Amino acid sequence: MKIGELSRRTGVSVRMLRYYEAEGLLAPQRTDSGYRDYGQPEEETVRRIKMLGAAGMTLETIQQLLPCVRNNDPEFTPCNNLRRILAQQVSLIDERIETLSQSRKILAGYLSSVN
Amino acid sequence: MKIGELSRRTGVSVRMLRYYEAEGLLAPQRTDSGYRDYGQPEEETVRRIKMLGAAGMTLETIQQLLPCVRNNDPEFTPCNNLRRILAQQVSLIDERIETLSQSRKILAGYLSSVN
DNA sequence: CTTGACCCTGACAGTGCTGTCAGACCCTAC
DNA sequence: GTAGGGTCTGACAGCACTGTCAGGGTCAAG
Repeated sequence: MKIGELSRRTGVSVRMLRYYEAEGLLAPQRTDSGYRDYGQPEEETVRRIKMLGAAGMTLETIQQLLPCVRNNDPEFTPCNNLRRILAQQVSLIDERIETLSQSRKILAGYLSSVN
Repeated sequence: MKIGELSRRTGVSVRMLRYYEAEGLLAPQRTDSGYRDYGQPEEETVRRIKMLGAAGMTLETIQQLLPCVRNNDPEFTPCNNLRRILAQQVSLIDERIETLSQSRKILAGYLSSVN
């Protein structure tokens, strides 16, 4: 399918689909006239990218993870890092939550002092 | 005092002190030769900016808040918005925390599925 | 009067996307 | 064969800072 259709099906903008490719997350075939030609696997990849992105991951991080998630066997050889990266992301999120909670406390303090 | 000293005393980089000014948060006097000349009030303002910034607020938001915090009477007339802005910021933070928690859940799910 | 530390302005870079526009080609249908 | 819609690449813009560099004044001390 062409880029417009994939965009419609996944809800990811055409712009971002091209960006994914530029960042090495996607490598669709090309038609003779140079149009990007996506298949089912690509569509699934896009959906996975969406999920991981929704989890707050950077495209760069997602790229590291993709080869692991792409097939359904997470134990696949090149994925020794999978657990490590995921765990790292979780603690990164924990850090951010901690910072925000701190901020919240400060603001709430201001707020109550204004009565 | 000159900008270098203020920077040393507050821990805010010279670059950022100039940026604060460009954004209208600070308006130091100038010496005849054009040097910025900060006084005690400015130093305190910078400390307040730091605090609010640490609470995750945008400089733009801080600017709205500054005239209220500048003096010690939070009930001062032009500050009807103070409570509103603060409350707004708090709920904004709550939103962000919520999103992150969601992300955390997704990632933790992945993580446990890898066993 | 020169040196060295400090200050000035203006501008470019980088982050991590995301939109938008320009100029040009492709394709289908009428 | 031409109109309309889709696609291509490349580039600029914006967010909210933050660092750094260039080119050029200022000032106090020796």
